[in-house]
Amino acid sequence: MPELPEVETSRRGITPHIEGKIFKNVIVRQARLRWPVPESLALDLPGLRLDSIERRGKYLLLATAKGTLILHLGMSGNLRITAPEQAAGKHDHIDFVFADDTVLRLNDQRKFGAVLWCETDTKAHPLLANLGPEPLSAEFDTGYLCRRVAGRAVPIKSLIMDSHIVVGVGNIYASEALFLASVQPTRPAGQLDAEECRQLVEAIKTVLQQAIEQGGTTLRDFTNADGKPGYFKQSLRVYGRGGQPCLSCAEPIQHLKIGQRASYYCGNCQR
DNA sequence: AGAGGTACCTGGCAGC
DNA sequence: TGCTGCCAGGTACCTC
Repeated sequence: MPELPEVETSRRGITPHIEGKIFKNVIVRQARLRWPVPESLALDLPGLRLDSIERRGKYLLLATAKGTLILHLGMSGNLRITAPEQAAGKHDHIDFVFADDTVLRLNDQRKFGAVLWCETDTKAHPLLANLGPEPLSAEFDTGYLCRRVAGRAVPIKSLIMDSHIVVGVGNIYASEALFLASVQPTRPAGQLDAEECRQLVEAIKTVLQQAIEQGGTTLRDFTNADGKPGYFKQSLRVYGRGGQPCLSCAEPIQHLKIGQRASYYCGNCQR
């Protein structure tokens, strides 16, 4: 489900409901997520104040004075604000209950998500230490991408989806950004010239920013903290439109696999 | 170091 | 109706 815009939408949705509140308890119904949910959570969290909710790539960082809760939503994860009297449904794996009985509930059908506890500097955490820059930051610019594509033979789509290059660009927005930049997803990354890198950087920023503004993309089941879907789906230009006419030139949109992931592009508009 | 494939898990859908 | 196979928004980890 969630790429950067969906995670950011979740972050913005849950923050006003829980920031500054005190953890009361944690209910773990399913500890077998991507990695086992630490058993110590039930001991560590109660009594701690949730100081801030930050995002790094697709990770959410819930900071307290004693440590940081690291959340990842995987492919199908979802966070909702609810109340204890709302019975947990299928795949509602974890409840974080606050002192005022606000509940932050993690639902994750496919269990690719993660809940971890980090008592040291999160920047040094193995999952976070080697991540690439934030796509919406100034650090992610033409010069940076030019340096990272140099000598690389992988398809450009695979490269921009690599979180060690740049975080947050998932399968939907990779196809969309490449369309905006008029670059074919199959192109070996090292073949892009500086102008193409510039256009791609700009396209990634544009697509992600627009998706955030529209509350993310809901294909099947993504909802924000209030249970509402995102509205970016209607803005998708190529993703999921295989065989349909390109919105720019009316040629049929191509559909193929790149690195085992569904990819969509216009063979006429993208070079 | 880079490239490519596999694994984790559940459920919806197409095709037979 | 029921079975099989394929597909899905992510990414760590393995081998070559």
